[in-house]
Amino acid sequence: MPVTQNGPADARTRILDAAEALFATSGYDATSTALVARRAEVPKGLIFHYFPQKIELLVALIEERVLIEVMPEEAVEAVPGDPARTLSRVARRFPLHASPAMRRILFREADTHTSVRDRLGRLNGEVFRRARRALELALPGARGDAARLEVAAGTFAAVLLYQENLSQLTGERLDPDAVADLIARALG
Amino acid sequence: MPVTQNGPADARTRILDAAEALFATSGYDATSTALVARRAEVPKGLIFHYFPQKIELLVALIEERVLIEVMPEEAVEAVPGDPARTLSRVARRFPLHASPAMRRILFREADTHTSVRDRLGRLNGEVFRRARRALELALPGARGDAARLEVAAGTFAAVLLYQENLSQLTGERLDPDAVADLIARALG
Amino acid sequence: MPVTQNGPADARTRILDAAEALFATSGYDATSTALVARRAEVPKGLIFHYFPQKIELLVALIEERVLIEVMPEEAVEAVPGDPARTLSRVARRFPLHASPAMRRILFREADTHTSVRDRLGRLNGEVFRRARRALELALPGARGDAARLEVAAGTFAAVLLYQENLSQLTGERLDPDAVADLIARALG
Amino acid sequence: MPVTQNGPADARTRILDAAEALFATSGYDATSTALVARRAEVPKGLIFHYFPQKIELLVALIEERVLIEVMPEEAVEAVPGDPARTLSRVARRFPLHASPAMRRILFREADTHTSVRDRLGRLNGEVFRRARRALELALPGARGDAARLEVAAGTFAAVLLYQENLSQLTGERLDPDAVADLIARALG
DNA sequence: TATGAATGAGGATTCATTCAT
DNA sequence: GATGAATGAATCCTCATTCAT
Repeated sequence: MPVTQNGPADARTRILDAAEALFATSGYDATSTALVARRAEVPKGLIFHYFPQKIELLVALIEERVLIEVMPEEAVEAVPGDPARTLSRVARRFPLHASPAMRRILFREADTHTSVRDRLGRLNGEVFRRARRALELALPGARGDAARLEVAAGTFAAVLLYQENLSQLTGERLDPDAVADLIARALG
Repeated sequence: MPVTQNGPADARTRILDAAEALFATSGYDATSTALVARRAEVPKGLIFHYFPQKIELLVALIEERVLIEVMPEEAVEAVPGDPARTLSRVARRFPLHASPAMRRILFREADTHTSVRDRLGRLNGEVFRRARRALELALPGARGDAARLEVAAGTFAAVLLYQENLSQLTGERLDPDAVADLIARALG
Repeated sequence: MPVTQNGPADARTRILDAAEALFATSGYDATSTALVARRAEVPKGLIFHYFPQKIELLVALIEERVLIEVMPEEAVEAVPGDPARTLSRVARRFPLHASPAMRRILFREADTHTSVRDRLGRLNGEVFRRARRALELALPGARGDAARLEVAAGTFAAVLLYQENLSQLTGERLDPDAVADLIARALG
Repeated sequence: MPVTQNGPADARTRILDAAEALFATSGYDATSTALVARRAEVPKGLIFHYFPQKIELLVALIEERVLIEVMPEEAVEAVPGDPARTLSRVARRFPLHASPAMRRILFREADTHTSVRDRLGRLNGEVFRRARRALELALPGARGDAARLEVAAGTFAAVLLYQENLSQLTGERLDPDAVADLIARALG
């Protein structure tokens, strides 16, 4: 993993940039390494210098460009007594740091590549965990039993995770804040 | 379009069966027509007799094996005053008739193939429409303004649509009835 | 060779019509029997009923639709003392009866199919023989020795045979009457 | 465009050599790229490294191996007062530099491939132009009006262009010098 | 005669990968 | 590191031909 940062962008970076764009548009299988090379403006052979197998391109992208922030349990913040604003905060601090292209890759290739699915699973787990923890902090005591809170966290996580896919399907957006508000009412 | 249903399934059906299974497992791009032929136990050439282009296999699968029931507005039923049971009904009458394999294909290939995305979009639209209409019927009058109802319907549709994908990621199930109950509380 | 002439055009005729048009446009090799069938509006199998091998389509076309009139030596007419009008007559009574499409096929496929080349060779021979005989009749006696007459006949035959190909290349026409006049002057 | 001329001929040259021989014998359509590879003793894939589409093999052959010398108007030479020897010279300085195999390809594929037809048309134009110019120089002044000269040039060009095709048909040769002599008499 | 499903060899082309330089 | 020619298996697809009905 050389981290030299010379010139306008070193070859390895250009290769990953190209792969990211192409995998996002056409999918991993439908993208040839030759096309990646052309787009990256590097000779075909060089790709295999950095990534001896094509699949390593995908793995490297996922590992280096899909960052999932793991927040320790105790760092999760909440607005006590206000589950709506609490969930809104969770939405705003979404633990996924990735370009729109990488998000598409993440969701698309998760279906067939285990390493990608693991990443996406971890993301989902993190979102779910944060939502639940935040709700526990916002609503201490008896109000809302544990099971309902679990369902609320799961629902919110599902919406956060898939809202982008949804809006690609229909064009309509599902506003996370509005969903936060809805769920808060259910727990209130 | 032969519809004969003789003996051990005619060739065209066997081809579609094979394609369905393989596309679901490995994805459309990663599945070769030769493999489909082998699995269907037909000669390679016959595939192109029925489906002159590989993509037509996918299109035929989607068109013939992903049925989306369109329910007329007036046929949507509700349990007046009980949004929870109303949404549960919506969940139970999910308008998608498709095998688990076809569901995977539907979600996976939607990302790159327009015709598939259209189908999935239509499904989402139908679920959303039903949920909203059912809620309107369950909660007539002033209770719950229109905007909130819209959000509720959208959230429920998102959960129904993506619960399968979610449970593949984490193993945990998000029970639609529990989500129905949650949303009902928010509107109650 | 069934000669039944029922309906608007029997199947065999329609097949040959289609083959003629397609072979002329794209060449024999580049034309599939399936395309011939589609254009003839007959089922694929029927072609092989009439023409068990694809090549027989070409052979039948040449045999049935490229008619070369063989004129007996004594029937060749001339305008005594006027070789120009004599050659013009030869040009007008060109012994090839074939559609423009068939002419293209004749010239194109002669290069690779012996039976077609034979036909074209026979045509050339006939034209040459007629030109020579006509010139002999037009110029009896000593004027113009035999060798020169031979060359004149050959030149005229070449022009008649290839004028179509020439005009396809450049758009310009080489008027046979003018060439007849030219050659007549040489012999005069 | 590697021009290295090392050892036993580089791969690209061997591929073109093989294609030339095979296209000439069987025609472009009837020659498979696999056969070209076998004859060139290169792996199948290498053909597509140099010529991404099969048609580019034909185009490259025409462009690189069919050279048509364009002679400037003022360079055309004539023997003043002797059109026969003048035309003989034109025949001897035929502007086509190509192997017999390439000549066959040129004539055969002109019928279906525009780029080839263009080349052949250019050749014909050049021959015609030279013949006309040479005759103008050989016969200055009033003798022979322009129209007749045009016909003479056209006739001579036709004979030069198609004499090879003719002799393949009948075995008999049409001697260009004899035709030159004939035409000269017509103009004399 | 007519029909179109069936067959499998062969076609052009793509592709990940290797390797000598 | 860099380069692009080389490799050959695999891919999608075409095709002449057969054959049961």
